[in-house]
Amino acid sequence: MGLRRFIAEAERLLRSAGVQEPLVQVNRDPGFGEVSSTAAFQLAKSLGRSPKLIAEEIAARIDVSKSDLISAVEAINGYVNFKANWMEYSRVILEEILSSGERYGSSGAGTGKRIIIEHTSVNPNKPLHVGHARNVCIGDTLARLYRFLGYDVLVLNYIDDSGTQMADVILGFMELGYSLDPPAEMRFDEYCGDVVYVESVRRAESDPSLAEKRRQITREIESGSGKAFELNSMIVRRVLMDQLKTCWRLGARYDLLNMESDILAYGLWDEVFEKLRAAGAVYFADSGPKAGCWLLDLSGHPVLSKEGDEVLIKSDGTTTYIARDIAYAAWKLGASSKDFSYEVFGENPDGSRIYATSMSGGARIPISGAVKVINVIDVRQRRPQEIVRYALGLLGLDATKYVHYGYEVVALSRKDAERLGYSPEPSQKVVHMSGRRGLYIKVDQLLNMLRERAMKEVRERHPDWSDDMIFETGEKIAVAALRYALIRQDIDKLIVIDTDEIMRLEGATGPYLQYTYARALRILEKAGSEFSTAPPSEPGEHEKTLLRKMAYLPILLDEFHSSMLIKPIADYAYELASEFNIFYENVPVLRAEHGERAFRLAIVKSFVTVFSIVLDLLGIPRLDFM
RNA sequence: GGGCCCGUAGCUCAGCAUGGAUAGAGCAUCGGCCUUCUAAGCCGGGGGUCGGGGGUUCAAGUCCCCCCGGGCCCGCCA
Repeated sequence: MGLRRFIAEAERLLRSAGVQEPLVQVNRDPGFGEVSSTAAFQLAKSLGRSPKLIAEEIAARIDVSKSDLISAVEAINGYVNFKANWMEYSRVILEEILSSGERYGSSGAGTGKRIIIEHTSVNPNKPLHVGHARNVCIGDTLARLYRFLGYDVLVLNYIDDSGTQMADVILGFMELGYSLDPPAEMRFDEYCGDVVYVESVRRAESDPSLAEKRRQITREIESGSGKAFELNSMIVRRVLMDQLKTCWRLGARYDLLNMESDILAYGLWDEVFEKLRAAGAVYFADSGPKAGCWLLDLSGHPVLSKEGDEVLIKSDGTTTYIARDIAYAAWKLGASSKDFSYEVFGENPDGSRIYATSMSGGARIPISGAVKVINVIDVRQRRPQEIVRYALGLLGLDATKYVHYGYEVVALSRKDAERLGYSPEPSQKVVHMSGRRGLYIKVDQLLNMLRERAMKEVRERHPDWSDDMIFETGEKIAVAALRYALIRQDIDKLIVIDTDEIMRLEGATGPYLQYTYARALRILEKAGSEFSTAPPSEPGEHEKTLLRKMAYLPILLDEFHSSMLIKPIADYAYELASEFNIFYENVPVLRAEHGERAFRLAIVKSFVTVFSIVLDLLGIPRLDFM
């Protein structure tokens, strides 16, 4: 391991010089060497002497003559800096990359362990909007990363097929005369969400008789039989299939679709409720405003206790959403004696099967032994998710395994909201999307806009390309642009979608990454097979910078393993691409002399290896030509 | 009222978890570079009280406290 070996060697040298805590860090500014130790600052305190002198003493005691990677140790201002023997270090870096190939950077830390990731979970009554896309892209990227680390990753998509939002759509079909066939050129999910749902909500707001009909429909859906139930099942299936098309377009894949109606029917809740009672975690309210309800006792929670206990069973005997979520969460942790049976729902683009819960299906997919259960849900659900987590603890389960991966929502810029026909208040800087009001930008709509824009660029550059090739390239550029835009932002920051900004194809964007990849391929394509990991002479600065960046991937993935943050991976992808472009512009490869040429070709080949891995982890489609 | 999150260049944001050497990108702007591996690129210029104030420390954008501004959450909805 290149960088890891370098760090280990620096630590070994420091220990040999009598430093017990080496405190080695990778330098941001390599002018101070590859790595540095701040041990002298720490020692200065206990020894009562100047860090500068201590560092000099440490450096003087280190003998680098036996080290093959480290060429010099220097003490500057209290730091002990380690410089690389680049003749050897560059060879080690390149050989590690080329011998590891597509596994480079994976520690295999997850081998034999299962992680459950649930994402998307969009109500099956409407098309996905850009806010949902953030969820999908975050969840899918997490799944890709954990899979790369060796985990057995199971991707779940929770389908709430029985709430009021479904009744709204059914009301439209049963009472407002909407045909089940969408107008030409309109997908079924768009028809349900853009037309039927919005209109139905609007009408029910002003017409109490419609609101009453909707309540009847809700009850009938939940009863498990009848016309509304049958209609609902069919609509859920059709909308879900369309939603999945959008998700697949974004590059996501799924293993299990868990239907809320089945979760209810399987009776997970009854078992969990008994356990909560046995644990003394719930109680029945005899009087007060919550009389007749069963409540979760939150008095032991440091923060939630201030807001009162949580209703789990309403006075009419039905469960609240949070009760069902607690039962479902317990199931994910493998704490339920019950398990679903599944039937094949469809197939992911990669050929793997997607299963859906089913009362009659024959497939059994046991959920057990997950070391972590990740739930990608926006920050507005932070409180309810914390309640779920707390309840898991009360059930005696290991709640630390249950992770609410919260992310901030996506909102519209004033300009885009106005384009959609909304008039923002003067004080409104951003406008939140709303499915009920039809105020949103659909994922497919945005991807289509991006594709048109990209196709125009492709056509200008490649007038000889076929229409199919232009279309396919445009599509991949569109996906790259959107995925990267949604992932490079930190999860706790609101994204204000500005379609003009997102249409940009230059700078720190997905298309920039794709372009860099295609450029690198051209060099390899024109080269022969001769390459050498041994530099003929001390590598130049541009070569070193690129090598350093490539050497960092294993450390980066270790950091992901503990931080779970995907943004640093997105940043790394841009930095790596940027370093390659600088190398590309400044360092000739094909035109170089024999030894240089072979060494630089090894660098380019290694870059393509590393960059392919990173693009795949982010779900950025690779393009051989652009 | 209680809780959580955000505040760094004109704009969008990194850096904060594990404090370390002159605070980094992208966009925008100004100026360069295509007979040479794809210019969706590269090079350079200008642009900063890191929201404000205290504190801890050899060292604070990073840790602690207070304040200010903005967002979100607190339903017998989901």
